[in-house]
Amino acid sequence: MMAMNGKQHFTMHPALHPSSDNMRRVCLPAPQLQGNIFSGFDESLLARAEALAAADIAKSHAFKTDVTYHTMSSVPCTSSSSTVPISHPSNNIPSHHHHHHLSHQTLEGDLLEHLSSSLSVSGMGAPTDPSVMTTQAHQHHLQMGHLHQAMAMGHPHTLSVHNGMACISDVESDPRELEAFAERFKQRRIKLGVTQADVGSALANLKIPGVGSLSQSTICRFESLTLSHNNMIALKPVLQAWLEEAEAAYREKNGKPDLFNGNERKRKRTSIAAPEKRSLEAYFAIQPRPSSEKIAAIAEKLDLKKNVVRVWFCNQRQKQKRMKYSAVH
DNA sequence: ATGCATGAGGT
DNA sequence: CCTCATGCATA
Repeated sequence: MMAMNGKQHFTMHPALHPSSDNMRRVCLPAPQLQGNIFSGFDESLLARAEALAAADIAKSHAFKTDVTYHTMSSVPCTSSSSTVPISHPSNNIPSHHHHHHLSHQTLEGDLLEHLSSSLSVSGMGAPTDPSVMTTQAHQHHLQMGHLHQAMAMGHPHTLSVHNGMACISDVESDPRELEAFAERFKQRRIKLGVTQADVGSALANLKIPGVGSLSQSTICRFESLTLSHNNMIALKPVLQAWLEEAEAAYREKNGKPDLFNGNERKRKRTSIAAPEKRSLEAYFAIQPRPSSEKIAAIAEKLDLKKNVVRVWFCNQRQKQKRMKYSAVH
């Protein structure tokens, strides 16, 4: 039945995200870059981005893939009630002919303008480095989902007593601890013969106030540390609780938790073609938070819906903040 | 394992 | 419109 191992044989490991810069907004004042070379740096970046964008667009504009169907097609028959390893045999890429088109000029102008203004505004003292821009230290409210209350109650805390440090508000488990736990968790989970999806749904059986079930995605991300630091910290106690119960039950030879429902929903996922994606990445490197207008311009250039582009930037920003590469250890 | 999306809560 | 936590669909 549902006894898949959480470890798949897939050799997934793409080159990881494009712009892998670190963000350590936790405590330490990061070593800033020099303002001398940055102007040249910006220019090359810009040039590269636009070159990339231009090339990519030119290449892909012919068949323009706006696969943005947001439709919900109800599945007639109750789809797989158990975990079926569905395989997608063919996902073809449309043939591409190259085709030159005229490009709009506004975008380049805007980007240039942006850069210039950055320079003027920051003067020479505050280099606006495109890759390491940490200007958002005003996010103090942890607006966690339904989990915060549950853990706010009675939890021990792994606190670290480091007086002298100028850490803002890190009171609980440090990255190392989380990393260790995540790994332990995964290993023991596998030993129990439970999948990530199983854990997710079993969570609801714990009946912890404010804690419901989670998806396989989230469990997976927890194990791979691809969640935000806060998210990791919020989830840890819950998963720890589950692990303990599960192991206790295991010893007693109890069956695994129940509850499995058949879903019937199909929502299509937009797929942004590689060339467009590369363009977006190039733009992102220059301006991670484009204005509405710029987003619109980019969307038009790439022939994507504005919303798709906006969401893409949002997701990209979120990625940048994920644990794995941002921890200061 | 990850890409694109939704929704809640804040500006 | 953003950030964040999360999830469905899919590679």
